[in-house]
Amino acid sequence: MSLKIYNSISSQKETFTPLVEGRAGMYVCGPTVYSDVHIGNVRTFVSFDMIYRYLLYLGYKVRYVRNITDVGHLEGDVDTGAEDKISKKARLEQVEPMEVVQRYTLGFHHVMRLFNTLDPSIEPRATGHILEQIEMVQKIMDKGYAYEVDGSVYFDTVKLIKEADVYGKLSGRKVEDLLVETRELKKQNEKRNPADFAIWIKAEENHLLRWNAPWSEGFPGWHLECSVMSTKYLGERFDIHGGGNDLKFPHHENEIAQHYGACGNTPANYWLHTNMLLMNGRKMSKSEGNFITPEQLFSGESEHISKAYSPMAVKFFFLQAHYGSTLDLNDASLGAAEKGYRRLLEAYNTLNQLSSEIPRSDKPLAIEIEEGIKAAFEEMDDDFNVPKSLARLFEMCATINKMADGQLDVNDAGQYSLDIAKKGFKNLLIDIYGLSDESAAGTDDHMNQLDGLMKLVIDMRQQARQNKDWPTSDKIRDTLAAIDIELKDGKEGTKWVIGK
RNA sequence: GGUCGGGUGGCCGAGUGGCUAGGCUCAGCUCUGCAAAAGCUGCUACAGCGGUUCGAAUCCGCUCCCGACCUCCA
Repeated sequence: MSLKIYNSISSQKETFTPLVEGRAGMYVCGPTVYSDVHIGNVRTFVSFDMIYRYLLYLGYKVRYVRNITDVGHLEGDVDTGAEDKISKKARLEQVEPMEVVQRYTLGFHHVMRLFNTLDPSIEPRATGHILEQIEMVQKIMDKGYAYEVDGSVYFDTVKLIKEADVYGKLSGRKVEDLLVETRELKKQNEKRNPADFAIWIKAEENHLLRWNAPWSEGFPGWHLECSVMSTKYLGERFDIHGGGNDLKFPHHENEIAQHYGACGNTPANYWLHTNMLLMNGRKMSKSEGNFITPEQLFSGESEHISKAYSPMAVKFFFLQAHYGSTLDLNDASLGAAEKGYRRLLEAYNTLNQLSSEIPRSDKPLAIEIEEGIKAAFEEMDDDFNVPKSLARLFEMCATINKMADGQLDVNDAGQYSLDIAKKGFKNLLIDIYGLSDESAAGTDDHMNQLDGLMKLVIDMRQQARQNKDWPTSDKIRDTLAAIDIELKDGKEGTKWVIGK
């Protein structure tokens, strides 16, 4: 079976065929670092992290580029005096724009690390590529797809629409509508047509971020940095371009336009878009109070949740829905995900304890295990369907627990299928989904010491239980529970696990 | 208003023509000093109304509702 990807530009699942065999280039629109990272934003990057990891698992040599936008992203309406987001924040807080950039870039990285995502191969910044952006503007002008008005340069969308059938494809926009748009032209408007957009903007007197360019002292338009950096690091044509659904228009559509204007072709073969994270069925909105930050999720300090959730529980919650679907974040669902995640993780740990005296079995149990794992991987090939893949693993949890309980005979499974299961769980859970066992945090030395200590405590409790000294045995259990160590009595003795 | 995507059991969430998704919750049972854990069993849904079909959650039409985008947004 081969990997199939839902391509936004064709609205169809397509077999993934990289431009260069064995290699994959992926560009994902990163955050604009003007404030703390949005939890919805995190979902998008967790999704692409999973996609990156799966491509790596499949053996592709992947170059994963995710940018940091630190200039050019405007707030408000360009025509009526918009302000750069970074600039505005810097002005409000009376700091250097680069201080704003530094603070929120570090914050973003910190949250990404908590969610156990891999770093991209390259994480370029817009301000580090001003020269290239100026060059691209020039290139677009040379090809006749842009015009200058009083120091600002605009992309001639109308010309592109007339000459090439590339604009509007991604967002499903009808170009006729764009051409006849009757939006009122506001004062100061320099564009020939409302569909045109700025690629170089002349800086006003008080604008903090500015660079010298042939047209004016100014700054690049939003959209441009992605075109420049994707082209620079992945080439004029590359495999995958990703981002949030809300970037389809105008951001990605304009990227395609610029890229065509400069290079004469469209940039990416496959466009992937993640869907929005909702909260309590509605769009997250700061102004409406329908909002929660990653920190609040981890601390539990929010009116929207009843308790704290660990980063992995939240990540698991994300993974239970397909990246292309909207997902509703709420307290009950987070709680359900947390429990499910723990159960899965415990089954994984249980699995790793299992072994068989039979090297290889051909009994139904062995076949069931081998096919279950195979199915879990096949779901991944179907447009990274993690929810279905997880469902296959959950189905195996019961089998694992029964083997551990002696209700099923491990020798009917045989070592070979057990090894396949162990490897499969490890590959999926740890390598591909990017989950980590938070209870296993700490150094190996500490874990060994803790483990020895727990063996002693469990042994003492066992003694008390044999003596029917219930107060003592319950005190041990309850005291441990109070510090989040749970004891689980089973047929094979008592196990312990850290967690609430 | 325009464009696109959705409405699935108590909750979340997969699923595009026939076969049990899965998780959580809940109930009963087994195990157990009690509890938890673990296991077993049960809970059969697809917004509404028409239509196509031997057969539809899945295709078509209409209605209602929700979300996203429409140059701030992952």
